[in-house]
Amino acid sequence: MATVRDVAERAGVSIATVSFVLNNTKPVTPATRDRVESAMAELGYHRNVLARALAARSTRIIALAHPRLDTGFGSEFITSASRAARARARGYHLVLWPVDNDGDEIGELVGQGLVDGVVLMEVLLEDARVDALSAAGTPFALIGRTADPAGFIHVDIDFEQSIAVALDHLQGLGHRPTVAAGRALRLPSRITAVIMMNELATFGVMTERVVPDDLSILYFGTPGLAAIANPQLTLMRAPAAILGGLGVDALIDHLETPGALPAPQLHPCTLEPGASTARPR
Amino acid sequence: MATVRDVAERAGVSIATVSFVLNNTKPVTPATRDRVESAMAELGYHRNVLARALAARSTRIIALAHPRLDTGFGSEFITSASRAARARARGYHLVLWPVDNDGDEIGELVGQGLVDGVVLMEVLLEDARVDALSAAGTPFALIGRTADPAGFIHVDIDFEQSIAVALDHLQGLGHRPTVAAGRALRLPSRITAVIMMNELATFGVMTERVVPDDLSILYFGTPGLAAIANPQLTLMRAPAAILGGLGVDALIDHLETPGALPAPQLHPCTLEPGASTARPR
DNA sequence: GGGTGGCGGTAAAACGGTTAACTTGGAGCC
DNA sequence: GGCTCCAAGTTAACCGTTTTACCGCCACCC
Repeated sequence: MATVRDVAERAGVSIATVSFVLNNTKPVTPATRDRVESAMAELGYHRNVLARALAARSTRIIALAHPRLDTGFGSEFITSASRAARARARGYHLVLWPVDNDGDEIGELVGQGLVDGVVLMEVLLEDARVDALSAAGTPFALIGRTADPAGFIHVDIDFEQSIAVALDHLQGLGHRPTVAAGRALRLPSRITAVIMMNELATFGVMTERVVPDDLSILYFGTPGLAAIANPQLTLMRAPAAILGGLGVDALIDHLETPGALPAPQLHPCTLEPGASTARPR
Repeated sequence: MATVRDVAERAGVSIATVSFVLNNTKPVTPATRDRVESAMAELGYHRNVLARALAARSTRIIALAHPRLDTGFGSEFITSASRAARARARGYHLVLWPVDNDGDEIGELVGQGLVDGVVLMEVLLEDARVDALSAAGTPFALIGRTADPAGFIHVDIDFEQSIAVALDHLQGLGHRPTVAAGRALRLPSRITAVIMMNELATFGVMTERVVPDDLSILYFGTPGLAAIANPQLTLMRAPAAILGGLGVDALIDHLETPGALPAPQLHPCTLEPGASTARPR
């Protein structure tokens, strides 16, 4: 495989010059640039990203770290996140990295110097992974929030607007707002509709009441459960790929201008009507 | 971040010695090894994989390259493939890399020296990606076969055994074997059961005949279509993750002992009964 | 006509490891 | 006691880039 040295020799310049045209990092006369570029073309030169990364202290690889057990992240996810962030155009590669929830594994990952930054999915209020990343000094962005997100780059669902849309939908059907049920074990029978945010609890409620005749359910989250439930759930879909894209985008911004702390971004869920919401009886 | 130099200094040895204990590549007295290891522990040393890869000409990363459009490969896939191949135990990392079917993108990928080898999914009879890999001199393994697979490391479905199982299933229901229908546009009405290997054609047949009353269908492939079809298709499931694991395994064997060409491995599909096969009328 | 200031280019030192070739000290043997 | 041999360590070159000094040259200006 051809190296800068080969290219330099063929073009009759020094290897530094080759590097300058490669990275557009210092002015070069059009004539010289031409000679270098044709030398590269003739030799089929590809720059060795390892050597580049080692010398420049940057791999231009961003890891999308997601919990091992979560199967919601596949190649489609990474593709759309990458597209949303225009990552390729900005010169970054995205890789999907399943990590355990304790901080160990992620600490190891970034300790090796393989990635420039990490986008952390499914962030918990108290999150060992966040601590590990902070300790390692690796740039990172959060999808979601810790208990105290100030000072961290993060993007999240716009709960306020999403709830408003959800309420609109239910009120449009004729339901009336009331005080939130919170952790109540048993749903009072006068309740005609609920907004659920937890898979298990949703299953529980569905075995207890007839949906949607007796109770309307509007489910907040990823489509996994919603699709297989019977009746199919009306869903406020969490915009996972979009949030991934926003996170990557913010992280890259931060990498390019180290001082900056991009402002948190909020993105609403989208309503996908199913068969679990209907007019109250 | 600590480097070998820091470790060497703290342990009072040369950096070469540190490298030897790191890689088990030359004998070291237990006492020295101890000193080095505790120095590493005290400094929280992680070896920089970039530098290692550059110097050793090996990244120990294997790319699982799959077609862009195929959504069947997600993080679950990579996890099970990795487990099947015991890749981690053997010191390799697997990454999922979506590439276009022309050879360009894959050529670029390997030209950069980022991966030690490639496992190519969904191989076609004539495959530009195979040509690109051969030309680049990168070690690779195929899941599937090209028209002439001799000389390539490859693993595939055990069609012979799978077909035998499929026939057994159908004959058990009372169907009788006959000459294969091949490319016939319209299925003779005396045919009571078919084995299908193509999504589109399967859809076609299902609109033409009543399944399974009038015609039994046994579908060979991935569960994508089979799951959503109505009635749910009886499926010979292609063991994608297992094949991935076998491919990775064979590739690693080859990487470790460059001369060797691991023998092709065949793995049968598994029968998953659905509602599309029944006794003939 | 002698500073001065760009500009286009080069030489060489990193980056953090691996590894071939060479040293050293002590045991084994006649 | 001198010779060989081996095992444990060290030195230094190298992997393929980036990047910081530095250098020579020419135009410009007073």
